[in-house]
Amino acid sequence: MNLRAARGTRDVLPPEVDRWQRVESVARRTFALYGMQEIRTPIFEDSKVFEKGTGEQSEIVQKEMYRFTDLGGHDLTLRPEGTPPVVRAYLEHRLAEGKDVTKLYYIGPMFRYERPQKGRYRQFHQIGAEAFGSEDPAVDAEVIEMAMYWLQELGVESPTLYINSVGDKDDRPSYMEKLVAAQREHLAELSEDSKKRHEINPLRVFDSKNPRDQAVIEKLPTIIDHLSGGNRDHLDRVCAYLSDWGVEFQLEPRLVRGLDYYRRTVFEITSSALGAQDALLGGGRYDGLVQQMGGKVDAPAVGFASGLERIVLAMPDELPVPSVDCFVVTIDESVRAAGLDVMWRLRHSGIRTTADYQGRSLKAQMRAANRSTAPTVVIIGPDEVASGTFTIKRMSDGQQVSSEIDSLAEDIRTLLASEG
RNA sequence: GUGAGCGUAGCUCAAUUGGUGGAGCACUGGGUUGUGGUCCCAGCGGUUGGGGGUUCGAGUCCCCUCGCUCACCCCA
Repeated sequence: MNLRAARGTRDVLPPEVDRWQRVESVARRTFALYGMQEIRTPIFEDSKVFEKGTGEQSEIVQKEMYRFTDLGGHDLTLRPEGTPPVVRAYLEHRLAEGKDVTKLYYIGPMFRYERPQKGRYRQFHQIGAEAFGSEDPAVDAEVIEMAMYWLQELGVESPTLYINSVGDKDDRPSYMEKLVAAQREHLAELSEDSKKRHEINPLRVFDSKNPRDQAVIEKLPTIIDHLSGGNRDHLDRVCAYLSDWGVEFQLEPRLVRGLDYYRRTVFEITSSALGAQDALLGGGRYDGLVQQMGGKVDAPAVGFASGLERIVLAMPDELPVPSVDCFVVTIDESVRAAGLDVMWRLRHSGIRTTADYQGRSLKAQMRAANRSTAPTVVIIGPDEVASGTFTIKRMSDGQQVSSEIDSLAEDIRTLLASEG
């Protein structure tokens, strides 16, 4: 086998693709209930979009981007995440005008150069949602509740929702001083990775899975205990709304997110069905990002992104559904044209129809019909063509009925409907 | 980027201490007239991921390389 899908990419083949389509269609239907509209942004952007948006110091921009120069000398990047492009489009097209909140969602591939792993690919797919223009905790809660409702509609098994607040300019600087000081006391006990985190982004020490670090992490001050009055109140109200709406969650003081732009509310939904990459969905509030990306005034915003590969992994198995309703078989070459005519008629009557095109024996065609899982077969031979009456066979029980050419579609529908 | 495990037919897996690479499933044809699934018979199918080395002889041992998987890391 010579040609293969590139490392970290994969093909989604027919049995599985049904699940993907379901995730997407349920998302569209659910998000619409919250007044969300779809936005489609380009797969690649000027690299500055991510340098300014994701953050020049972030791991993603530093080492994970598919970044290239095109033939015209432009510095471009395959999008590693969805939020910066949406913010760019929000500003470029002045989507805020005339609106209180602007609610957008996106679906599509993202690209990060990482070592592939269970639930982690170099081309992966996200569904994300963003609400711009309000800092009302009701909007935070609404976005979170929408995500949970969506996963519930998909039947995702026991998702766990974690919530925290990472503060903002009012309380973050003073907290960071305390955190850095506390980390410095235990620096020798920290892993090499965490020492680096301590230098670059001290908050992310909380993310370490290293057992050695855990002991230190236990002793570090948490930001939730150092929130300003306003930010504490904001978090409490988010939680209160969620409780009102029956959403179960856990307050996780050590939850921090990898992206630097989060302010105040952060959240994550995990599934035990996943393994090490257990985050199905993550997000939070990112007040300040709009201005950082060039907005004349800031628009507060909150949103999330979810990993489709991971959601599909966490969904329960389903029985495959037939992809066609009817399979047309022809006895011999003399009735081939009649078979094609019947197929054309059925399709234009809304019956999903296919056939075996190799001119094989009747037995072989029936085998193909059986394999196709088509619930019905129309059998066409010289007798049928002469009389204009065709035989419909129901595969589940072998029952056969005769049908005139003009009532074929209807009779097939009747047979399908009467099937348990 | 770091570490570990694994690469044999389309799929799941066998192959004594190095000694002629097999099975099940799938696929194709047949089991007498124009009918699938179960059953029976037959058939197709592999440079054992690739390259080099050791050996009379390598799927098996050694080295390199590519890929897959899992974890670290990163994060959806």
